Amino acid sequence: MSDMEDKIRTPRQERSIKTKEAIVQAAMKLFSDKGFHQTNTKQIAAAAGVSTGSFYSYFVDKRAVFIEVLKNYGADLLARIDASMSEINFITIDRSELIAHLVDTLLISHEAFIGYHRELNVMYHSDEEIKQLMDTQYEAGRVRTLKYLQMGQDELKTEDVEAASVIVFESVSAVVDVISFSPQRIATDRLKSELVNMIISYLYK
Amino acid sequence: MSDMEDKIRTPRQERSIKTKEAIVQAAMKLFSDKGFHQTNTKQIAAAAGVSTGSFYSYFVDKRAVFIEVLKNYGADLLARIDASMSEINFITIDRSELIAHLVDTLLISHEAFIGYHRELNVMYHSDEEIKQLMDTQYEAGRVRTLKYLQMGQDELKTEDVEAASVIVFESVSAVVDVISFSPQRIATDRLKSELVNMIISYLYK
Amino acid sequence: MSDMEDKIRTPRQERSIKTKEAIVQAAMKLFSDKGFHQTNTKQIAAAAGVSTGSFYSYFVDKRAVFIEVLKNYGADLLARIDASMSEINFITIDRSELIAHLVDTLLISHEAFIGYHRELNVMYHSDEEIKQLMDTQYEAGRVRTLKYLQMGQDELKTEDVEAASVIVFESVSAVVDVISFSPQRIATDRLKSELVNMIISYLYK
Amino acid sequence: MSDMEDKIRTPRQERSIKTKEAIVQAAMKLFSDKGFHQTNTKQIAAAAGVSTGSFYSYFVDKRAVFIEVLKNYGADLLARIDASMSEINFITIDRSELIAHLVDTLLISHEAFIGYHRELNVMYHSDEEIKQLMDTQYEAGRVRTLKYLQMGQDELKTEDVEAASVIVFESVSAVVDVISFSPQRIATDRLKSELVNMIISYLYK
DNA sequence: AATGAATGAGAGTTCATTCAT
DNA sequence: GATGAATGAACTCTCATTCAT
Repeated sequence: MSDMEDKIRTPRQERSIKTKEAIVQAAMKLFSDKGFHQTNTKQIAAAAGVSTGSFYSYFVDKRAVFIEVLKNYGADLLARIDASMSEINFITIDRSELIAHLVDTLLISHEAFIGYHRELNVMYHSDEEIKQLMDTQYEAGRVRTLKYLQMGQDELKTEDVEAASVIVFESVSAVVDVISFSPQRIATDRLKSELVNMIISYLYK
Repeated sequence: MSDMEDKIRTPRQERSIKTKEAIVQAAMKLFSDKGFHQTNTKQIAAAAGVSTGSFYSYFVDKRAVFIEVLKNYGADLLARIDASMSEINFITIDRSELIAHLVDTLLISHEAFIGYHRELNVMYHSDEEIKQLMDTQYEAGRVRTLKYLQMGQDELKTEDVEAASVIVFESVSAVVDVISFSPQRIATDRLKSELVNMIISYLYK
Repeated sequence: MSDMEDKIRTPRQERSIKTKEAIVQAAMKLFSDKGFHQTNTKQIAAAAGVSTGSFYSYFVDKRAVFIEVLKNYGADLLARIDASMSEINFITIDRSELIAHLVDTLLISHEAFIGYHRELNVMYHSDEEIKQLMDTQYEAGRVRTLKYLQMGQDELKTEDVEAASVIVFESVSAVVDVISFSPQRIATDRLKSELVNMIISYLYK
Repeated sequence: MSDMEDKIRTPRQERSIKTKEAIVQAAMKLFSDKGFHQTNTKQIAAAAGVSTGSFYSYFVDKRAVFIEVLKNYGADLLARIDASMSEINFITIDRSELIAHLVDTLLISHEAFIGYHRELNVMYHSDEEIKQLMDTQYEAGRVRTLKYLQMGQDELKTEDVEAASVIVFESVSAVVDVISFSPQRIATDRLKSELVNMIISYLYK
């Protein structure tokens, strides 16, 4: 611990906490806009309104902010899903509404992090720590998704719920990606509607 | 045009064509193994058995090889799908087999390019030319997918076939990604089986 | 003077004196362990239990502590030699014992400052003030050495005592260095014994 | 090997060999004038008349040039000693002349590398590879010194020749250091003369 | 045409020193 | 007086690209 504190500041003062937060926010925005490799530490520092030196007081290196941002994002996503779930009245809601609700939740998350996602696959394969962090987060997301789906009144058709949760989670994520990124020739509503149809006909009855 | 020919050689001689091909192949392998940013021109040249100088006789810059590789890959993917389609006897095949066949086709393509895909999203958003090229290729893929699906004997349930083709194409791609990349806790067969189920219940009857 | 007191505190209060002493001690240890360039001010301050800000209340810069440490070390070395000399009964001691005693004295000093010595040559040549300080200290050491030697009952052979004191001082220092630093293949006793022989056959009879 | 050649150029062309040599020469001069830590790679490159990029084509890092310089210096020193020995007619030379000759040889070497020596102790203790290289070179020097001394017609007094060679080598080196570096208050001739006296009275008869 | 040595802008990172609290 | 957060010049090292041979 003393070894780490020699180099990296653990914020205690309020000013310090604000600075760290500013760096994370700036990094999140820049990574999102331009990607990890296209963003340099000087830019992050400048965007956060601090010096390069300060940047390195709070993070060992650029990769460390990336991980921090990733954790923030993961926590945020789960929180959104949880909030979304708690809003629902599971007695009265019908299954289309339920799925549409899930899609909307993920869509909002995506919109908040447009472009950040791009880096994930690249980093995922070139960094063991990031890989593990993402696997953990993915798993958490998948499990939530599963629980979410099971909350509908209807029985699930499939016998392999575990595989099903992967399929649904991936499909929703992929379509949400398309909606978020591409300058659509096809309207969002049409895509969302078909996606909901697909999931419902797959899962229920 | 003479301006361009001053710098970049348009290969006409056989040896020249072979050299260019060697560079593209080497680049494809390296991009696939390590990613675009992690591969440098010296490595590409060395892997292709030419000098860095020669590399720049055939390509204006590193980005240019990436585009060439991308075109190759796109053409290759379409060729595979076409080959796959022509293998099928559409009279006798049933719809599960049809979808399973599609998934297998895409899976083989993915396996051939593991890791190369990772870069696509990043490059997509940071380069307009690449974006357009990819959009074109995506569109071609989607249209083939659509035709493919329509070749089953059954009627499609949906009325919005265009949107449907996007949904199906994305879902299949995403699940194929998971199968290709992740050290699976869930067996490939289970995922494939559920994916096929989902698409069939969505599309037909 | 008021100009200087504005920035650098001349400790008068007891606590203040203790703080300054703590910084010097911490610096001495760190310089000794890792060298001047490998030690940073944050580490010195931390080791002394003060903030970096306080460090700069007591010393204009890093170089200033080095000088202070150097002075401490010089004074300490002379004190040791003096103590060593006063222990001796010059009537009864024989010349081998005398020289062996000198070597032991310097050896103990060296051991106390292993590694600190390393920096001296480097700093010596890159800083005029340090150079002069060290020259003064060297001269003091040489003069003590000379007096020391002359205290034996025998006459010195040489007519150039001044040059002789340099030769002896340097030889002893160099061999003491070897003994202190190198993971010896040759036992300390053998080296010490030969060193004493050399000096005796050179100086006396 | 291919791993290394990917990054570090092994000079084959004449131009390349010249460049590497220029870098080594420039580094030797700068290290000698200002010390290792006070010299930066940009300065070395500039002094060698090349770009920083070229510097890093020939050496992995600054430390690598230091090692190269060290090897050059060691080889050079041995060559000088060998040349010096072969000049001597061991039948007619007397022992003072022999020792004086040795001192002169080392003195010339030192003068060629004024200041470079300063760094050796620092580097010695902070880098295992350099430590071992220097130990090897030291050993070679000591063995030559020993042989050199044994070439006089007289018998050596001491029975521990191995320890003796260390003592003599160190004493000569230390005094040669003083002569080379310090702005002498005591004339070189006087120091040399006393040094020769000391060694002779120690070794012979 | 081909080679590979050379270039240099730019990236990541460190640390002596200052200054707001 | 003390604190430790902030600064930014300086340093090491990389790599896409050019150019002499």
